[in-house]
Amino acid sequence: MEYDPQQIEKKWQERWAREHLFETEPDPARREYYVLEMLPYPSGDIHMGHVRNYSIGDALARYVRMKGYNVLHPIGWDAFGLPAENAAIKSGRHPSEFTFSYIDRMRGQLQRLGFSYDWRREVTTCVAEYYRWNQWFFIKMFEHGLAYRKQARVNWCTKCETVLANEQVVDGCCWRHEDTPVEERELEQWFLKTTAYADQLLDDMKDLRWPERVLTMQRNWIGKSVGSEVDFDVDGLEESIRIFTTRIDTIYGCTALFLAAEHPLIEKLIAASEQPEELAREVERIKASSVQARVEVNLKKEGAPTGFKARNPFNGADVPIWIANFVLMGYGTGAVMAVPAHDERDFEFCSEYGLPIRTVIVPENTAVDEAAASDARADAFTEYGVLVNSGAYSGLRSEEAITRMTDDAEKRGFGKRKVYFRLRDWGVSRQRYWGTPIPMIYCNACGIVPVPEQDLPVVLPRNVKLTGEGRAALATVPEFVDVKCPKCGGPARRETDTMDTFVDSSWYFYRYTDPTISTAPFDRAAVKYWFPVDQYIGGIEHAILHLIYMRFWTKVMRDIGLVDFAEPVTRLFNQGMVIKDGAKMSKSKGNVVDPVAMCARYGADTVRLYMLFAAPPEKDLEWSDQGIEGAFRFLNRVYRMVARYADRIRSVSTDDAVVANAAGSLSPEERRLLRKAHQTLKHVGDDMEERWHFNTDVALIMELANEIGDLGPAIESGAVRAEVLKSGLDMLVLMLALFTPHIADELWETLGHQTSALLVPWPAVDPALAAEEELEIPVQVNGKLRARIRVPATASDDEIRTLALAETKVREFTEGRQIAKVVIVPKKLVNVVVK
RNA sequence: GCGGGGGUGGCGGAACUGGUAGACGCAAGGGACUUAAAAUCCCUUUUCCCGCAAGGGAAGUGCGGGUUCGAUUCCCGCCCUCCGCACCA
Repeated sequence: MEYDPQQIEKKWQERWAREHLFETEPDPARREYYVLEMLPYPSGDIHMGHVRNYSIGDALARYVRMKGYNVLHPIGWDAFGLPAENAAIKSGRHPSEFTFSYIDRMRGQLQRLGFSYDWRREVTTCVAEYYRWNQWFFIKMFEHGLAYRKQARVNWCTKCETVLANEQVVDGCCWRHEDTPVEERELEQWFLKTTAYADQLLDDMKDLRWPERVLTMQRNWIGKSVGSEVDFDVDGLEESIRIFTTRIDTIYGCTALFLAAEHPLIEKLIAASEQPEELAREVERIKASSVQARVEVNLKKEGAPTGFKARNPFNGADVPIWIANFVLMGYGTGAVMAVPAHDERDFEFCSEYGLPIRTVIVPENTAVDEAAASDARADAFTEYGVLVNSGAYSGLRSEEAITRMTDDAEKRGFGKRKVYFRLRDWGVSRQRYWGTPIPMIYCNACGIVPVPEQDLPVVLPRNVKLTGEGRAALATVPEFVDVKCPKCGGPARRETDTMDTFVDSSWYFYRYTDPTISTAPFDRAAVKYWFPVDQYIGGIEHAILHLIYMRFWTKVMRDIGLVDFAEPVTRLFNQGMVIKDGAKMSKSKGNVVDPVAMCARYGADTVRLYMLFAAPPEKDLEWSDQGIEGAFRFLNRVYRMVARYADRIRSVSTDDAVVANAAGSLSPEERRLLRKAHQTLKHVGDDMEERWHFNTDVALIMELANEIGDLGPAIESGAVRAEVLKSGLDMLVLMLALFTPHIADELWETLGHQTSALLVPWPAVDPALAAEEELEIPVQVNGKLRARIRVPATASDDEIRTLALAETKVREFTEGRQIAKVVIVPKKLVNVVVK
């Protein structure tokens, strides 16, 4: 009988569906486990990256299911977004046509791969039943002051023709168009107040069992910096300049103040200046370069003196006020004190423009006299040290000085503690069509008015001419735009921007718990049962986009009383990319391997097995045509092996094997088989719990299959009885069921069982059967392997020592030399140390 | 510059808390079966050296040191590489 994956996979997929095998409901009597994989964007076809992601998730879902958990394992569609809209603009068809036909196609492909999803729970983000809750959340946030509108300088992608969030700008370019530099535009936009949660987003990371690099990236992105603000009075004007510094301990070394070109005081300085034209010209020149360009490390530092001075409140020194191109209005106060001796940027700038340099920090253990004379320096000393030339603070260490000086500044009223974050509020307005309409109305009389809850959803109008140019497409639809104000009934206009699609994915996984509920975004009792997500699996590319928004969303939901936890996802796993010829698979590189074609050739089980076997799951996986052939050959071998013995074991009960064992009647070959089976079971089970080295699990299952194969003669001769063979094959098949579910169910049936392997409890390891009876112990002389001895597992260290020293090979190397000591690692190794 | 991964045969990769380096798979070579091929099965395969052979010896996990009876694993100093962040005051 030939292994025919097409026929087998069709048969079992139909049966699984008929028996509703993957459908789950909350059951308070059972432990729950929520396995979540990042939902796909319906782009047309699934790719190998999806297969890898979902094969990992499915193996876990099946394992926890066999371990007895009630498992939620859903999938859905991140269905709003630009690609569908762009395709629509090109073809003149509606984005929903593309989206829904792609969803149908991709659903079929995922089903072809046999993933154990509860398809009744499918969520599609572009349907009104879903996005109405985006709108509902938006209004809730508006009511809580967490959604607000402001004029802001925002990132604009000329290809997307829309605004981008800061998180969507990568190296100064659009995240979807890596060759398109982001422009800056002043626009009125909606923002969500992610900054209100900056501290929580940071602090709550300590409870997350997430990959360190993701946490690091998020930490960097949030960018907390603790420091002080200090006011410098401006000489001759009734103004002061507030600077932010993390190094107030260096303030006696301040020899200038630097202002950003956009600093609000600059207008006044120009007005009061003796040379207003010249100053204005300098300011304009710096403003002309974008913030993006000014953030470049290699940017040459430039600036100009304003002609004004400011007074250092600590020592009363007057320092010149300059404008400097590297100072950003968007961070801190837009003004910094220049301490060239202890800051590299200030050093570079002050050296360029001949501003004085004054040393006020020296490394600990430096003689103070020496320090006093060392104002001429080759570079900045930026580390903490001991203060010198700092009045009453001289002699203090930096840490202590920071505390004391900030306290004093507070007492004296010219400064205070201050924390700044790099994190900005999330700009969610998008000037595009294919997204959730923002449910806001502008009334000339009442101002901004949210759409009343009973009027939700604000349905995305279907008949819109899409050009992809200029402003929001919805603005061209009068029936949509013109409304009556919900408050006063007067004429009003709707908001025509739509929401960033990352809003959709910020809470979709809550909706899976009850995807059809129409009275709330989700059913609270169901969420209480299933949440938090036990394991989330997806690509690293969302480390600071989706994965930070999603955490923010949950915290907001907690604060408005929807959930009672702060973090939605306990464990996160990032799988590596699938690459070919050293590069990520992409149409433009022409190195795409189509999973559907691979399924047609080898079957889903082979594709999935290969995805798990070819590399550890967190590393990149290089596609190999020969590699997948190997996976296919292995499944063929297993299939033939089970088929060969099927007749003689089908009706045998494995209970007999247990009985035989208890009676101590196992033959050496039987012991060998059962030992290998139980050892493999132990390793695979342990590994599924934590380590997730699926590649080694598969390797061990292959070893077990090889072992059973090698026992062929013993099986034929009866030295391995049918019931023992069956016990081993049962375990082999149950382990395979995690990775290759179709062939496993087929073989499970062949072995005489009635149900799907998925419904079988994960077998228990019998430590007695897994234990070795005889150990092979390597014997080293001075750390070099010289012999191996075989000893009973029960042998004592003394017996092992005696045997080791008696070994001919060992004596050859110890003869005539003094044995200094004999190291014995119990059950592992002997090392004879000779002089 | 800062932070986080990596560097092991011809290739993908094993080696869990220091204890037989190279599991498993691929590729390659040889053999069996076959009229032949495919498929399948068996054997060999880190490098170098001695030996007709059985067998034996030496070196070996990016490089240089160190700790240890023993280091792919721990420590110090380098090199290379991938990823993230970066004039954030």
